[in-house]
Amino acid sequence: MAWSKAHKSQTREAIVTAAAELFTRLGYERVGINDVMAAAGLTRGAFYAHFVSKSALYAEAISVAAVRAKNRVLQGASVAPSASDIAERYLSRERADGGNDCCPLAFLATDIYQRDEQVRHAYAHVFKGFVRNIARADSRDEQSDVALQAAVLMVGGLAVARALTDDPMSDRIMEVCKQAIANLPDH
Amino acid sequence: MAWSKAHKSQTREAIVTAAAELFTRLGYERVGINDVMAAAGLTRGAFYAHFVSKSALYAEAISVAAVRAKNRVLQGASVAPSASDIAERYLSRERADGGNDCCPLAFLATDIYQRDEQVRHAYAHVFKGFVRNIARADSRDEQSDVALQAAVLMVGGLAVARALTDDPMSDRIMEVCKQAIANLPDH
DNA sequence: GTCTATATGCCGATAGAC
DNA sequence: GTCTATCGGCATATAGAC
Repeated sequence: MAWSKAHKSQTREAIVTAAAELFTRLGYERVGINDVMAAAGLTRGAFYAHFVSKSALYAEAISVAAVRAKNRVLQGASVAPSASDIAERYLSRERADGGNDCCPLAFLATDIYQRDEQVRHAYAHVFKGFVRNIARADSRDEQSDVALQAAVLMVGGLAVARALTDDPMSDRIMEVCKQAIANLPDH
Repeated sequence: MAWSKAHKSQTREAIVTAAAELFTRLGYERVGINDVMAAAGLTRGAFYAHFVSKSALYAEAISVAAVRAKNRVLQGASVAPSASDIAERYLSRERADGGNDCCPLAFLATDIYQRDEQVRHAYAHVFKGFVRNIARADSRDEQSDVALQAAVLMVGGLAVARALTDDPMSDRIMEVCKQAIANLPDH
């Protein structure tokens, strides 16, 4: 039935969306299947009608979280933002403290190594898309070293700033990372 | 008794050393008290004679792991290494894959936000020491923006390189981060 | 497809013998 | 101080009613 199929895919989407927010904000191990399903308005038992394992959900959630984070960063930005424009929006206190649509690249970085190949592949795919967007923002080659350096300064800067979130140095880190990106060659 | 005191502090040190290696390599949640005690040649029950909680051990382990990682990075380096010399040793495939004495700054970064104040404070303290050492290596002011940028490029670069460890881009990331550090102002 | 109930196992932390 | 045994809780995953 068409109706039933639509309903199932809608439910599935609600689960992934809830997972994207929870995993990114709290990390893989601190979020149970119960938490995800409750956030989606369901109970534990229904989970395995949609996903074969928690890990499979994680891989999908990383991709969805990345799309949501990208939309949030670019929301209200100029039509053709530069890499520095992106950094200005990406490296912000609001993002470091972690609202609902946070960047999985920065918030899950050190967790990925511990996961299975599917999850690591999803993370790598998202990272490459991030680098590509930065390269395009400055009309660079997609393999540009500078875009890669800017990506590390954004992801690393946000990750460290979040870890030091209750310390005055946290804001300074984000500021000097923006400067470093602005000072990269060919500007 | 002196003998008993010496024995206790020796045992305690063995626990912290084992914890430093295990936590840094596998993360906080993937390591149980059982694992730490077994690695130290003891059993679960003895743990609480030395520490009030797993979290308290974690805070101490982060500091010890940092000292061990520092010794490992500087081992065989020149007497007065520059920041670029440090980066050259810090950003290496061997380190990204994670031997026994890995850098807790890079490997635990995204986990710290989830922990209690004691743990976050230990991480912040280690990070500040790292920045100070980089600043001194290039005879800079300890509050130098450049030292902070170099620190983020090292920690962020290694963290991302490890996450992408089975991808060809992983090595490139470490190389371009070394270049970015070498190209920072005032060289 | 979703529910409740449960199998199975690991965790941090504690109690008490030695 | 270290051991064995255990408490209480929560995890992933599964079974079966509806």
